[in-house]
Formats: sequence, structure tokens, C-alpha cells
Amino acid sequence: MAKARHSRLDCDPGCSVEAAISLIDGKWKCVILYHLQDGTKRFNELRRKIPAVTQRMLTNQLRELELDGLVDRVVYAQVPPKVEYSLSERGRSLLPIIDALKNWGDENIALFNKRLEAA
Amino acid sequence: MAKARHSRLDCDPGCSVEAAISLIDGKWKCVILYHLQDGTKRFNELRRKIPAVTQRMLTNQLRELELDGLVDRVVYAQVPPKVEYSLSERGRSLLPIIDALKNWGDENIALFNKRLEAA
DNA sequence: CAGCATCCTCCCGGATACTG
DNA sequence: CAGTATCCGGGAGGATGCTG
Repeated sequence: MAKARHSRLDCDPGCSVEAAISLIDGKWKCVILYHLQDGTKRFNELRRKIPAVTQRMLTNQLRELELDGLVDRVVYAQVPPKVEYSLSERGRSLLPIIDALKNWGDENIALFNKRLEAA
Repeated sequence: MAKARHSRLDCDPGCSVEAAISLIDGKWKCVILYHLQDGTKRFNELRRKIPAVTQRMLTNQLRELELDGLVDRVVYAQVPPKVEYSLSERGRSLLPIIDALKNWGDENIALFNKRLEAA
């Protein structure tokens, strides 16, 4: 992905495109959004759904998604702690696009195989 | 952005989503695709359209887009050199999605302003 | 359970100089 | 004109250990 979170904004015409991408960029955000599609999930629940992610990154990505208003985070004041994550209204508005990306990816999966064998 | 070009593929469910994103990720790819929308362009023509890009990065991104089959590159055997870039069939098939991203970005531009002032 | 803090590595991407 | 070559800093992201 790209790197600097804000450096994406210093171009002009594709600006809003880049801005939108910057929200779903980050190695795990799409996967997280994908898994929140079918309802609220707790932190470790997400970890189990995405085995390859580290706690650190899951926390980071969830915080960014929360700051960007794509995900809602609810903390229950109890011991042991309980935190629930769900898609916000705006997060849900992104789902069609994510879906379109998924479909495009599926239809063009040959690309990635080709790229893998080239590596 | 993400970083490693292939590391995106080592997840399961959002896999094709991530794969698709990896193609349009990279700091300038969307802008390049955007500018190729209205026809074939030469190298320096693209440079002028995207003032902030360096030759190095423009070359890199164009090479990757070419390897990924999203852009066609035609070299004319003449002096001085002439190289033309244009969208491939597959590249054009991505345009609707890029457009959707742009629209979403436009509608949610407030987000980015908020993020900027937070930084 | 749901994190935060720290260290460390890798590689993206900028700057600069050179070439067929 | 359309690149390549090289050097370099910074930040993403992995591994590990600790906490309310």
C-alpha cells in the first residue's frame, strides 16, 4: 500500500479516488470490513476469523477504521473486558464497492497466478 | 499501502479483494489510469499531467501496470524515442470501479478534511 | 479479554546523476 | 525523449513481552 496516510492527498485529479483507497488500504482493512458484513464481532472473534493477523495490526487497523468512521466500537464496562465492532452507516456504504472489487478480482484471478509464477 | 506486492495474497476470504486492490495500489496507479481514460498518452505527456510524480516512479508504476496487463505499452523504433501508453481491455474493465471509488470519495470528502485537521 | 509498548527489519518512494 | 542506476530516509508492519 501505499505508505504515508496523507501523502495520497497531494495529487489533484484522482484525489478523491486516492482518498477513498487510503481508507480501505492497509493490509487488513478490507478483510475486516468483509468479516463485519454479517454482524457485530468481538476482538478475539475477528482474530480467529483472520488467523494471519497479529494483535498489533488488528488493533491498529480497527483504530484507523474507527477514526475514519467506517467502524463502530463499543466498550462494555465489565471484567473481563468486552469490546464489540460493527460496520457504521458509512462503512456499509462501502460494501458495494468492496463487492465490486471482489468480483473483479475473482474474474481476473488468472492475473495473480501469472504474477506469482513470475516471482 | 501496503507494501509487499504479494503479501496481500496470503489471506483467505477477502483474498480476491486484496488482490484487486494490489493492482490499483501504488501511489500513482489510479491517477495514471485516470489520465489514460481519454486516450493514448506518451511518457512525458503523462509527466506533465501529473506534476508531482518523479520519472522513476512514473516508470515503475507504468511497468507494473503493464506487467499486470492493465496498460499497453508501444515502443516506436525511432530517434528520438517515442513510447505510447494506453488502457488495455482489462484496464478499461476497471474504470467503473475506479469511478465508483471516486464518487464515494467525493461524497465523503468531509472525512479527509477531518483527518487532515486531526494530523 | 483486549489491548499497549518496544525493538527491529524490509522496502517503498524521493533526490540526484547519467545514457542510448 | 524516455528512460536506468545508485544512494538514502522513513514508515509499515512483524515478533515479543507486559497489563488493567
